[in-house]
Amino acid sequence: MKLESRFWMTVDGKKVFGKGPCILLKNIDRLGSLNKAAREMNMSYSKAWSIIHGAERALGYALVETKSGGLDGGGSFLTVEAKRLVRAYEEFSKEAEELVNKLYEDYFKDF
Amino acid sequence: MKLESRFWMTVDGKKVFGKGPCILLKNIDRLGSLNKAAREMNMSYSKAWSIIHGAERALGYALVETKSGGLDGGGSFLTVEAKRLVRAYEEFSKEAEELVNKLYEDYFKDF
DNA sequence: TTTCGTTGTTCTTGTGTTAGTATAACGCCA
DNA sequence: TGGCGTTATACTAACACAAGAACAACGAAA
Repeated sequence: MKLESRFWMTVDGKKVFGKGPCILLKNIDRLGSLNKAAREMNMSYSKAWSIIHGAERALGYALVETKSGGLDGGGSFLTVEAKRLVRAYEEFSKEAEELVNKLYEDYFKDF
Repeated sequence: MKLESRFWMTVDGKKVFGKGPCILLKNIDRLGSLNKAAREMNMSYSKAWSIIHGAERALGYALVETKSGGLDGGGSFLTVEAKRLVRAYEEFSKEAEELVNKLYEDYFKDF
């Protein structure tokens, strides 16, 4: 029996940012392309696109800069705000998970 | 911008118990009836039933005792194991939420 | 000017989940 | 015995969500 946890940010009840968008952003950063990131994650392009732009609308600022055209077709790149957000969320959720897992051990050690 | 968190227990990846089943069990305990609890939560009886029995199957022990027939039609009542589980989960998740919210303030105070 | 792989956008299709319905069994009481 | 409000279970309809297709725009290079 194992604990799993999830953390996400909301603005008046609406989901704004969480694990899924965070992973997607990291993959976009690594691959330089929303298309490639979506394919690697077995996610449709349109789904990936709507995740990113839904988060942008909710947050009120851009997470990716895009470029279309050119030899390589273009690509997507994280804004500095997105990089900061990803870093903060990752560090936070890592530590939160550890904390919560310790607490779980305390409360459920004799279950 | 507010943090929301969710915690649930799993057995080899499968969800076993979490917030939803916990609330449902509390309502069953309070109302003495799965039917009444489901109606109060705007949930179909069949959905409520499958939540409870799915959790029982995954956990390997009974969470509710049921009685059908009689003047009042019967009802559902929590087993001692269910009461213990609900209490542990509630205390755990309350403290976990507080901890995680404090941590969130630290990491996101200047966002 | 053509080719290419992106982004951006809309629409249709399929799938999985949930609600809702139907039906039987139960047991106390009038 | 008949009525009632439960539990228990199966089946069907409706809805939400995701996949995927389709198509235009873009811009660098051949």
